[in-house]
Amino acid sequence: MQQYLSQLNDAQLAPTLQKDGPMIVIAGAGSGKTRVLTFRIAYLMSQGVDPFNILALTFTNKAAREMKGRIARIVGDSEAKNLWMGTFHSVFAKILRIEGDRLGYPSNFTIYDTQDSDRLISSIIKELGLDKDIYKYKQIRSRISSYKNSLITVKAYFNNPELMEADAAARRPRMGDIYKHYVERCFKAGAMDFDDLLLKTNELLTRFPDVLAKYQDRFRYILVDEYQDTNHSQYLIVRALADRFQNICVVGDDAQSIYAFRGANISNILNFQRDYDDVKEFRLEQNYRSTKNIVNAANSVIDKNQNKLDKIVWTANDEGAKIKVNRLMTDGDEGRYVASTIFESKMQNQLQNKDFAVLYRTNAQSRAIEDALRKRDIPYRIYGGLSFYQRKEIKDVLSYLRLILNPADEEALKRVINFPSRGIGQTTLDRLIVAANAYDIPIFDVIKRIDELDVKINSGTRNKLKDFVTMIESFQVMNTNANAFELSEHVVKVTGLIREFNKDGTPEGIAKMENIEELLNGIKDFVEGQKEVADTRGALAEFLEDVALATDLDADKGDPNHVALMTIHLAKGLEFPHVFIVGMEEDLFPSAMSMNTRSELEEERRLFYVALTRAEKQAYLTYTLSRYRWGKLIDAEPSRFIEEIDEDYLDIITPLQEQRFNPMLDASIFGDIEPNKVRFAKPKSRKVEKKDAKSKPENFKINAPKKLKPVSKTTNTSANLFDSKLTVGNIVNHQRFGRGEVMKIEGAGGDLKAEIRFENGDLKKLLLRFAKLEIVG
DNA sequence: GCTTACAGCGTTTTT
DNA sequence: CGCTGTAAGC
Repeated sequence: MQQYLSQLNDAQLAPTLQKDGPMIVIAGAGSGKTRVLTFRIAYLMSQGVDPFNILALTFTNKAAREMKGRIARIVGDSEAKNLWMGTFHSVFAKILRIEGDRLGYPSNFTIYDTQDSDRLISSIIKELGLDKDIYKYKQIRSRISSYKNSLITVKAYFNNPELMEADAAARRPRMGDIYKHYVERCFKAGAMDFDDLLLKTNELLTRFPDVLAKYQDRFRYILVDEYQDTNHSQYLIVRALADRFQNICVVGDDAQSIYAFRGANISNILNFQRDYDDVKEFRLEQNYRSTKNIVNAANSVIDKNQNKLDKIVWTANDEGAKIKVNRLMTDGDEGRYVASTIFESKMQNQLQNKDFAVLYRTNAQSRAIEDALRKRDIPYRIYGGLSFYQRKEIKDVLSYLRLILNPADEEALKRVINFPSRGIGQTTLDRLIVAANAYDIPIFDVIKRIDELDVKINSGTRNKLKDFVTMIESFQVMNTNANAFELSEHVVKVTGLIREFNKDGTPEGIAKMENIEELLNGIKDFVEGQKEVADTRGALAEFLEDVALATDLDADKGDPNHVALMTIHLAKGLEFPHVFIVGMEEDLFPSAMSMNTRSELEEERRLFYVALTRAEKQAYLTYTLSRYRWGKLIDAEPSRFIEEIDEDYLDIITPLQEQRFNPMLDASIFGDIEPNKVRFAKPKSRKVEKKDAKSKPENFKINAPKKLKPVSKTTNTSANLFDSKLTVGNIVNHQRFGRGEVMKIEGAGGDLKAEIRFENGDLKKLLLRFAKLEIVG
């Protein structure tokens, strides 16, 4: 242990060796807080603390895994295994599986994801006959979420006139009714949403003193990472559990609090001292990650915030290069700038792809970057966005699996009862829902008991319904002796999902097939990994839980040497030698939605602080003059955050657009700009009138190439210009569909698609990677 | 009850 | 632009 501790500096050593009592570590960016947490846990264990008695709550499962791995290297695998470590959601989901029956939940309850919640809420709005334009399901969901995170139950809601008035004032007087129905329906379905995992844990600990005592006794040492991002519900759980032994260690950085939008309460960290007696406070202020330039630049930005703890982050590292600031014409140029800079920097400085990250405010920005990197053959990976498990075909498979474990799961049932189609339509489903509500039983039970209940459904449909139930029940039988992989493979075949996606040669269908295959492989890996566990039947349940709480950061697939693309939120806690922060524009970053109040703007600023401090050696900031949003070109102006950086740390490059990124010379830009769209865009839809003068010469420029190259009628000419000999107008022969004419070509590289009108009239999109096409004319 | 066409809408950020 | 939900036609 001693040799490990010698790796720490004095500031890090102090909290590491602080064994008992409440303590807070204020850790600046890059100051080695993960290291402190890791060593502190190892130290506790070396002092005789049983790992079973240590609970460490992290922000992502990946962080937990990595930390566990590092601890294992110090104290050994078998000991580290026994630590309770994970996100709030995953740790308390496990506890709820054990104790949830006290609250009336089955141990195999489903975890509803956001999409499930949305669908249920939409369904309830419809059933209540409310206007969906006033009751927007997304807004409703976020209201419900914030109630739950503040521990406002349905009962509490109806006891609180202020809340009801607020909702009534927002023209949503039935908000409480929707909330009530939503909660009841989730409960009946044996389902918890993300917020329930915390809310129900609180309920459990409050209502059952013996359960509270049990877990207080178990978790004698509690550590919470990223404490600044805990919400009220999480805060209460920690307080309750730590109450007996008071061995609570929280680590965080108020300057990096970026999750207020999902209920995180920055005052949890600001007020920690008030919550416990004799709190020991530690500060980690030396940054080991970044150059002086980056640290100082970040400091100069965060200095503009009023609401913060005093803290001086400094570094002994080199001065380093200044932050490069670059202006580009469009988001397409921005992507190309990023790609070519990475390309050149790799050459000049002997760097690898994985030394680079591109960070952005919104997921939608990834596309332009992605296109540019692909054209340059630079391997990249997009983190976040639509995660693998949220894709339609994957959710379909998962829904069957969910239904096997928990037939009451209403959202899973609605999803697959008629997919692949088996003649059970909307009308039938609506009647089933009405009956399920009337009899207060799950839809699955309505179908099972359909002959004894009063439901208006004809006998043909009844049989189809019964067949469906019989099929699911046969899967349930199989689940008692087959492993999760065998079962899933069987389900995919028997339900006809494979056939459904395989029936045509469309690129979508093929991609879906591949995804399902990948899912099955994932399940197989999971089962293999569980071989040592005696009871493999549990594998399916565990797999589904992992999936429900997985973040996209988790999957480490493919070539690890890639450029990382992700939102700034997702980048928290990570570091890269070279970081591009793109889209540094007003209304985008800071977001237009976050400029109404000081606190919102301060959160955006903290987000920028997080982004900057991800960089070790070099940071790049880019902004554009115009950018595609909603398919239209919108004028943009530079973000105020650029000006907020002390200019001593900046290297402001105003690129010579005429030379390097002149649209007239760069043929590949045609497809991106779409001259017609710009010229005929409705004036009303343009962003105010500002800078109308500027946009005119732009129109000029992009009109010019149109004359030179009148071919560019297709939406993405770049693809066929560079990547394929197939062009629009070609007559091709497909072995299955016969002769057809190429109408359109889109995508690039492996995703290159052709839209082909076949002689039978069918218009199909085919992935050229797979389609066997013969050019005949 | 199913398939197709198109209207309308949206983008903050995520466990 | 791309997705979702609804309307129309079979």
